[in-house]
Amino acid sequence: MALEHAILVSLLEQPGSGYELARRFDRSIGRFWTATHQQIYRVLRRMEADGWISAEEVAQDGRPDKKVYSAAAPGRAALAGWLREPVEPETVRHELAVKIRAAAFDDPAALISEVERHRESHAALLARYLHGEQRDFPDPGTLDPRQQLQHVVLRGGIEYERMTLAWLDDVLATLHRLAR
Amino acid sequence: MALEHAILVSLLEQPGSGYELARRFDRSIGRFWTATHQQIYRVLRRMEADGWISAEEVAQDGRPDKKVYSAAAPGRAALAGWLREPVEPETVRHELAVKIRAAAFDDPAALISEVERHRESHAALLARYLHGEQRDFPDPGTLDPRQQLQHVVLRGGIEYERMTLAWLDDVLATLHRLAR
DNA sequence: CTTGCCTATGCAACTCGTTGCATAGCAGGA
DNA sequence: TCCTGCTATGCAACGAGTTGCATAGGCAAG
Repeated sequence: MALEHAILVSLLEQPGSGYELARRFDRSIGRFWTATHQQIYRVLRRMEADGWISAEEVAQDGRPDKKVYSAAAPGRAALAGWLREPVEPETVRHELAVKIRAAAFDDPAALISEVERHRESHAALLARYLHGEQRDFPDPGTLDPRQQLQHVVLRGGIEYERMTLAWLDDVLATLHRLAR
Repeated sequence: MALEHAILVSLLEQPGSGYELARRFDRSIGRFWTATHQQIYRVLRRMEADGWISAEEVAQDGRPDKKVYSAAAPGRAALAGWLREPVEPETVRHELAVKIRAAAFDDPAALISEVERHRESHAALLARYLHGEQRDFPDPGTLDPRQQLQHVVLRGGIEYERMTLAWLDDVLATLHRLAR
């Protein structure tokens, strides 16, 4: 399980409450690791019990109190240990690929609008990534190690979206050919 | 949930037993949808109860009997309905990306061998895909619709592996730079 | 002033997915 | 001969992940 580790990384980059973490998972981190607020709260409680993170109650005015978590030494140690473990192969779940093969037993044209929706959302995401790259890494020559690592992960996202767009165009061309 | 649909597609392409399906999921289909034999048997029983598939006992000599399943009309209808539903956004779980960001809080060099292992397995997979493409689609001009759709999914896998290899090289270059 | 949304946390119930184990006959190699 | 491994299915238990709902104050728009 790596949700704990993803949370640790996020807390090391910046301490925060469960709610804030949930929003980070919706945004940046969520592009390579998703989690709902339920999962996050549950795991935070477990990690606090295990001493991986420490919490501080913060009163806010006009809002409910929040518990701000930070990574503690045992958490850092656990993360370092995990880094050295061999990784499990990523389990891919590509629903669209299943649908494309399913289209052979139905009307391929029925998939076209679906694929176009995907294409649009990937194009929007690519634009967001490129914008974020311009904003956060305008001068790639002067980055500290943490930023260099964040940047290389972002480049992965960018290349993934570019490749996906090209592939979806290929898929659309195939579907249009079959629809004729 | 799409495991049911992935199984339906597989059974439409070729009827088979739970065990055979499990092996298909280990091989071709498993690259975009994974499942263990336990999941498969459980879902098969449910789908049979729902009338989506029908089973036939087949005696074999020298081996245990097997139940060969085929997709039934209600299953095909369910698949067609699913095809027309808007897709849920794919939930990505990219453990290596988490590790790369985690490396900022530990020794980046500790990740190098891990990334190299990944690189090798992606290179091997790409080789397998390319070999499969040569074998199954030697003449792309003369394919029936089903093969065209299988081929476009395979092309997606090939492009994904190529992009991933290039990105992992980028990651390795970054890690080596930081290790100095 | 009411409706709906945002912050912030949580319970309960459920489904999905994994792991370990069991059975049971047959084939092949050390 | 014993051990390993393959075919074929399944139970039991657990852990991961989702969904629906609840609370509770504040803010902004209609």
